[in-house]
Amino acid sequence: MQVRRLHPWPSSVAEAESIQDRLRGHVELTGPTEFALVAGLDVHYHGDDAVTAAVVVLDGGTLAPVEQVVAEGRVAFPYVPGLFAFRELPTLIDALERLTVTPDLLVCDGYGLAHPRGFGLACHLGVLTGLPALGVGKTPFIGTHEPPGPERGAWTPIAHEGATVGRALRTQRGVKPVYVSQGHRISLDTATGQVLRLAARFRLPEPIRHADHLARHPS
DNA sequence: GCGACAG
DNA sequence: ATCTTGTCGC
Repeated sequence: MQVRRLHPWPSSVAEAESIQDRLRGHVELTGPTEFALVAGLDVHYHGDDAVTAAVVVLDGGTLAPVEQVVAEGRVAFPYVPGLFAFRELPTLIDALERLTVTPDLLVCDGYGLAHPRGFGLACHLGVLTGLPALGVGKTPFIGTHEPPGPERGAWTPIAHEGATVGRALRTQRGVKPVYVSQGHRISLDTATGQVLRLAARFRLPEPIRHADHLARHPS
């Protein structure tokens, strides 16, 4: 599939932040509610600055694997909270461009709207591809929230500066919640429903687990 | 003001 | 992210 280059690569924190501030205006918060093909994305770090990006496409109904690709690259930016996306974006884009099918939903490892400037990795990937995208975080980042109830499916809103930017979602009984936020072309209800459905067996959604495994053990 | 801060 | 043992639960 094709990915759009909507901006030059930033060479400073200020440039990176201004790119986020500009692209934020392109995010759409409504979209489809069903997805024929869902893709999970993840990056594995090794050595000083080497990264392996993996994208795994699953059948949206059966969750059977349809296609998987990996790309090797280098960390493209220093780690700065809020600018995390710039580290792995180039390698993730390389991997996406090797896909022979176009997914209908990107399930990203990180945040979307629940981000200091409202433009996390999931928003960035969504806008560059034009595809619906959502973010799944494993630890709280911004905003405040109450712990959700212990049962699978329980959730509480994540509030930040007077707005709801995501949800803490319990995907398995008695297991730490995950943090769901919108990336692009998806509602918060749909994002929550998809993550819950894709995480029927484990804490993390199946596409992210597959991508994580592939990035660690490239075939 | 200072520290903490997705992966 | 990654460096790492043992322990608990399914």
